[in-house]
Amino acid sequence: MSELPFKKVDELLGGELVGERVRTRGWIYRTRHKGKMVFTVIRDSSGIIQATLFKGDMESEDDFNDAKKALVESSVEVEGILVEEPRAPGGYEIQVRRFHVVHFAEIFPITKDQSEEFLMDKRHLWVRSRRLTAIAKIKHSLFKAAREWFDEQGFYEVTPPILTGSAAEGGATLFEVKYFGDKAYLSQSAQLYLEAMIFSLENVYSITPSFRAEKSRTRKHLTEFWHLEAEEAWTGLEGNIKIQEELLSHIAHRVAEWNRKELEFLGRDPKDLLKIETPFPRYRYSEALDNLRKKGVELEWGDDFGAPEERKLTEDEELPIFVTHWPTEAKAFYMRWDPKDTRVVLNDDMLAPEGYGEIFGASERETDVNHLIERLKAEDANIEDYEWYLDLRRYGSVQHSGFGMGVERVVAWLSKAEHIRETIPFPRTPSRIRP
RNA sequence: GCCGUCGUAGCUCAGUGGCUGGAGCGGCCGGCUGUUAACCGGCAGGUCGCAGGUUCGAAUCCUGCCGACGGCGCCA
Repeated sequence: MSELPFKKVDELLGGELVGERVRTRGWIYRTRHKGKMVFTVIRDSSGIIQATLFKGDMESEDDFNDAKKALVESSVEVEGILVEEPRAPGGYEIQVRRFHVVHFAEIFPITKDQSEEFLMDKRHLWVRSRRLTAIAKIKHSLFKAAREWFDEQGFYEVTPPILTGSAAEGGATLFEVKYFGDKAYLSQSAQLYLEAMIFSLENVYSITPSFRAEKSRTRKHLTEFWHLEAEEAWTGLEGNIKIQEELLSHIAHRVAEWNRKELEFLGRDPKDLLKIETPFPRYRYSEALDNLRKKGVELEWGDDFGAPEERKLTEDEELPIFVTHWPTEAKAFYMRWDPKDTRVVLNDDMLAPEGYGEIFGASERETDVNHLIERLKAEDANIEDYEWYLDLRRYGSVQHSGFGMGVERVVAWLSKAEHIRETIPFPRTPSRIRP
């Protein structure tokens, strides 16, 4: 092998190096041989390119024999002339002169036909697939775009704890862990801690894993998911809604811009994402009930929406929608009562288009310590566990609001994924903790 | 927590009471200078999920268990 610098596959596919001797490295994605020729498709993090070997053109016969023997997923370095070749996938190929097998792979277990169960058992290998790779790149862009947007808006990224001493919302869905002689829980939400941080930094956000011990078997649930949460001082429901829609619109536009190739591979038209412009449609909960009634779905005031109702509400929408002002009894204790109508709280859920479900949950927070105590008592909560939180309303309480975004659900929508587990490399579900 | 489906070769499946349990893919050997999930010839590969029962005889019927998948509810 020469000392030529290694080029990434996408640089080769750019076409500027046609006619030159080039060198690249990666893993064998496909291979087949035909007499004195070998066709291999090389995969690296940037894409795939065909490398074609004619025995007579090779500078080493051993290289040719190695290429013939090397199975799918062997790691290789190849060197040859880059040519334009309409018969090759992608339109370019390397006519190989030298072929070095870094490691001869054993028989790769993942072949043409696979069941969901088998792919989950081999997840550590399946993450190499083009589909999961494309989705992983979109997730990366989501984080990058979100941080970019928050930074422009003057938010501080903070680091709330994952191990917590008591339940934040609904004790039944907490994972319990041993904590020396005591018990601790894996965080379900950073919200209460973010609320504490606004009194110094005013506008804060965090990106953390959240854990829910719910035995939910659906295409939009994980027991461990990534949670993007923000909390804003001096902000009411209206300001909070604007932050949510602008953030999501920014993310959608950036993904359309940065991940054109991946979106097309996944069957998502980038134009769908460029259309995500603010403001998003808003419906009060009671209006949403009326809309459902027009579509033939009868719900009682106070009922929560199930998956079929969410689908009905979003089926004619190109944009995500907000449903605001939900019945108090359906929602958490920290949500502020609407002063104009105490049957409802100042909150919103944002529903993604195409039935991807609830992607944001948000509210203005209750600022009055006595109201909070009243609501906690109504839920039979242990007030002592919340004393620290109640303190936040005793020392300079101010109007504030915040939201949580389910990162994987947004990625699922952006990527047109079939199932949320495609959006996280090692999904945790009630029946899956390994690999 | 509830409803449903499925466990047979490394993978995807056929076989549903009777002779030695099959195919395709993948692998190995051989052939082939333009393959695209190549093709042609040959070879190897099995605890029929586990346990018990019915029967002259069970992959096949029954019971229990285990595992997985799909959906509902709950949520982001």
